[in-house]
This record gives sequence, structure tokens and C-alpha cells, in this order.
Amino acid sequence: MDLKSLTKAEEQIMQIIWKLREAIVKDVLAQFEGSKPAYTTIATVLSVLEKKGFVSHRKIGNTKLFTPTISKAEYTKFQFTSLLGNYFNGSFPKMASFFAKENDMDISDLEKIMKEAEKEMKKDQEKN
Amino acid sequence: MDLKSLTKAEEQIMQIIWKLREAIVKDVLAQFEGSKPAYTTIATVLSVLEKKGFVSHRKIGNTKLFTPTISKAEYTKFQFTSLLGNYFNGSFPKMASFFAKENDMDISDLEKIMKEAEKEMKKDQEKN
DNA sequence: ATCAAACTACTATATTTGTAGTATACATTA
DNA sequence: TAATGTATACTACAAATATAGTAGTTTGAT
Repeated sequence: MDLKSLTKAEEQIMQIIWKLREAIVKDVLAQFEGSKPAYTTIATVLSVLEKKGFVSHRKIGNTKLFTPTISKAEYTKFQFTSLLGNYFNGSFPKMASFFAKENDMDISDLEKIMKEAEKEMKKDQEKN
Repeated sequence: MDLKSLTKAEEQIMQIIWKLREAIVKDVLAQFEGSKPAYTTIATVLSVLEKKGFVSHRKIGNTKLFTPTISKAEYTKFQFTSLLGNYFNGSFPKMASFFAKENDMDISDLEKIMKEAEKEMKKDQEKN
């Protein structure tokens, strides 16, 4: 079951769905700042997302409540892996050093970053 | 000058251009394994890439020699930054711990990875 | 000089994406 | 129950994408 990738518009709406955990069209619309797309535009995109297998819905009365079927973590992994593969030869150390360089960091900065990462890991482990 | 993003077909051809440093249509074609696109398809994509500002060309006789105008590093940064922003709240430590978790790594593995990253950094520094 | 190969320019077309309108069904309330 | 608001289904359509054909020009080899 290989993920299709999301288009810009689709991704924007998925981000909202992931954030809200579940949402009806109106909820999604409410998340837009400034120039909101039409209600029906969102409904259309959601039905495309459903066809692609990213969301599913159940009816509450006559309105559809959408939930993600593909978690943000799954899609993140997909994106992350392809970035790593296509731009860093699949090497995470290369990615890390790229990041450091882009941010004018030296090795001690990188070490601080890694301490942070370790903290993140511990935080996650506690959850289980 | 904000980069546009590349479509699948465009990205595939840019990867080849970046790899070869400079190339004529035939060179690009030669890089495809198995089912090669038509010669003219590549020519078309290259002209789109030129319109988007990713490549430029000079004429060698009557044939166009294409070179990247946007480096792979620049585009990598663009992609990396958007992934980091959209999927890791802009936090590299989050990304690193995600990577570790996805690969069933523990903290000591992560530390090894970081030693690698430091080596990468030193390697880069030597170049300057 | 002629022919074939290589290359470009221009054009074409199917598919996907982005965006939204219209018609209709349901629900709420005056 | 008639009017109003809310949601869905269906349809539409322009722009972008992916792919490639054709015609014509240039060049290299005989």
C-alpha cells in the first residue's frame, strides 16, 4: 500500500485534519486565515482525499465527520524518507551536517542540538 | 526570489542535471533506465525548467547545453526547510528523534550517528 | 553535394489539480 | 408549515502537468 503524495491543496487540508483529529467541512474552513476557499472547494478536496485513502468519514446526522486514515507520522515518514533518499544519499548524518552548516552552527552547537534530540527521545519513550 | 517547487517529472530531470553538472538532451535521456521518455519530452521539460529559472543554456553549435542555475543545495534547503516546518514544528531535534524512532535506534545509536555528522562537518570544512 | 542523424521549435492531447457553482435534501425556527 | 440556513452531490472549467508527435534546420559522413 504505497502512499500517493499529496498536492499542495490536499496537504494543506490534511494538516488541518491531522491537527483537529476530526472535522466537518465547516471546521476545516474555520482554520483558514484571510482568504478562505469556498466551502464547496473544501468539500471537493476532502472527497478526493477520501478517494486517495487519506481520510474516511462517518455520518453525524446528515453531515460528514472526517478523520484521517493515514496518520501524520506515516506521511511524515514517507516524506522524510524520500527527502533523505533524494537529497542526502539516504544518509542522516549528511542531513544533520547540512542543517548545521545552513544555520552557521559549529560542532558544539550540533552537540547541543543532539542533547535536545535525546530529550525528545526520552519524552517519547515515557509515553509508552 | 522564492523558488517554485518542482513537479515529479521536473525533479527527476533536475536530479540528472545536478549530477551531470551540464548536459544536452541526449545526456539526460541516457540517464534513464528501462522505460525512457521520448527525447522531445525531455526537451519540453527542460524548456519548462528554463522558464521556471532552474536551468539556463548556452548554444554549442546548434545544440543547447543546459546547466543548473539553482544549485542542488539551494533546492535542498528549500525542501528541507519546508519539511522541517510542516512536519516537525521547525525543530531539528524533533526530526532527529523521529528518525531514530523510525529506525528502532536507541540513544547510543543516535550518538553514533551524530559522530558521523561531525565527521561530515569536518569534511566540509576542509573543503574551504 | 546528398543523405542520415541529431537537434530544436512548435503544437497537441490526455490527465490532474485547483477552484467553485448549482441543485437538492435536510433541519430549524418563526 | 413555510422560510431560512446548512450540508451534500454533481457538474464545470481553467490552469498546470506529463507526454510526445511533426516539421524543419543543422551537421557529419560518404
